[in-house]
Amino acid sequence: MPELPEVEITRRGLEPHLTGRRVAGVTVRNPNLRWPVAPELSARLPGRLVRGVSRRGKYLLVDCSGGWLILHLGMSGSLRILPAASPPGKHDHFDLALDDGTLLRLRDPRRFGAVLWTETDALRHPLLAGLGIEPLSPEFGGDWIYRQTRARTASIKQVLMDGRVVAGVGNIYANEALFRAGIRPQTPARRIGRKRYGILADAVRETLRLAIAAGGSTLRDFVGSDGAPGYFQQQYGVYGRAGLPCPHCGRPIAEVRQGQRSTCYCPRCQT
DNA sequence: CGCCAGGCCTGCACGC
DNA sequence: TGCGTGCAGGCCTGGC
Repeated sequence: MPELPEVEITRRGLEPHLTGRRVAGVTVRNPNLRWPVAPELSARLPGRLVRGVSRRGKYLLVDCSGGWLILHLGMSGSLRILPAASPPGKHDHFDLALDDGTLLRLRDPRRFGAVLWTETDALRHPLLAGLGIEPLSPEFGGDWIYRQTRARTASIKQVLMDGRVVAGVGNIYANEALFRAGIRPQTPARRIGRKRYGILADAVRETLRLAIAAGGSTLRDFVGSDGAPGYFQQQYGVYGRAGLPCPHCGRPIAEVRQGQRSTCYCPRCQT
């Protein structure tokens, strides 16, 4: 579930609880996530000062003074701050105990998420090194996407979802941004010009900004670090709305598949 | 029961 | 031959 807005909501919620604290302990209840949780975590983390929490794409980076805890929420993960000794549920696979007695807890029913540890620069980790531009950074704009897409035969939606090009945009927000921009998702990326890419870049930024402001999207299991759901799904224009009227023109929203993912769009407003 | 779901790495096939 | 590119499979559980 979690795309960039949900990860950013999580980051903002965690930061004040983690920054300046020391790690008191680590509990791994089920190490079988996307990659096995490294056993050395339990030895390497306790005692470290948490300096801050940042985000790269959909990855959360916890700066642990000489090492980085890299967290990914996969499809169904969520992170919460809880009181000491909170009883774990069935899918609560990982806890970080802090020196004030609180817990950072990962819940992830599908276990597509990840808990990684590195003692070199987190941004050089193999999983992060190849990530594309941050869509909320000042460098991201129409010109940038235009230059990136000249040799791409893939559709614009698949390019938006390609983390090596743009980091953090997943299926929901790719659908929504293309609707906002009035661009048909199947359009070959190389056939879109500079001007339309300017509109698309603005649409991506605005879609992400609005989603963050709404606390992200809660479709089934996402909650923020305080347990609160997001409400952006109430503002969806097309995602999950196949057959329902387009909010602009009233015509039915269409659904197709692209790269084994569902694409929703308005055949009239998106050309 | 089958199918679907917010991610994304890996391996393979293809064309230049 | 090598590289960029583009597919499909796989990892899991839960809900309809």
